[in-house]
Amino acid sequence: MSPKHYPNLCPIESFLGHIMGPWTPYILWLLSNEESLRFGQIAALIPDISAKVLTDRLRKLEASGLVNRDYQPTVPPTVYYSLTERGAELHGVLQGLNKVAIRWDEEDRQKEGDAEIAAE
Amino acid sequence: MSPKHYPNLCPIESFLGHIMGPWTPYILWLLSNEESLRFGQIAALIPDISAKVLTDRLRKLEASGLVNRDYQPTVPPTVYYSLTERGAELHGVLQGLNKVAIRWDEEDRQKEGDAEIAAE
DNA sequence: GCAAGTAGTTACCTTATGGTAAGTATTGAG
DNA sequence: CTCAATACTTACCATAAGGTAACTACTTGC
Repeated sequence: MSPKHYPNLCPIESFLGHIMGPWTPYILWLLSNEESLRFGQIAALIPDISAKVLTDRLRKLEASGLVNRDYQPTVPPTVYYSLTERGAELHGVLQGLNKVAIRWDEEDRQKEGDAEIAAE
Repeated sequence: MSPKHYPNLCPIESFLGHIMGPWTPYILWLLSNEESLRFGQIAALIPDISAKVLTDRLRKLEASGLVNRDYQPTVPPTVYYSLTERGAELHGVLQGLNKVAIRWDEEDRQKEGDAEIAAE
């Protein structure tokens, strides 16, 4: 997934490069439902993520221009993350993905249900 | 990206799990523009991909139910790949991504152009 | 008997990624 | 003088992913 090997043949692909990777879409989803979230709040909402990976994801999203980082030098410091305008634009696209993903999930569950009934 | 660590909190994320990874969106894009393509044809359209990775991607797409594999035991054998119905449904979603990706690209190029002019 | 042509497979190596655990900075409270 | 709280860093390790190159199978044509 290094930039070197990641081909630019396809705009979709370079685009997905910014939002894919474990946890990233979920982070965007959480941020799209709140004005802003602090580092610790995001960490609490994603129990299995480590501070290292969460930091990495937020830095990459910031570098991609999708997320704002607002550092307040209080003691202890607080850092607020929020979506940029571009990040907010993603919401529509993500909802499209969500719709398809959920529909397919339901179809699959339906089929599993049918299979179980047939097996009885 | 192992299934163990890849969280299921987010439908979008499990959905993206099927289509992300280097080359995968581009393969889907190519297939969505043709009735079917042989292995060698896809390889020729993506010069930098290795046979190993292409095989891997096609197998995973097949396992996800997005791509059909049609093996013809001719000599030498020919294998036709095409989108399944579900794979074809992706086309709309991919176009949505494509639209945003291209728009942002253009906006960025515009900004770069402005910066160059300002620097003169 | 040997090369050609298709669609892979296999072995091996290198790099990238993610996980865990511990450490850092700051300062007010006890 | 030490702890607590927040938001990270850093060091180290294990696994996964990708790259390259060589090899396979099968039959036709020379």
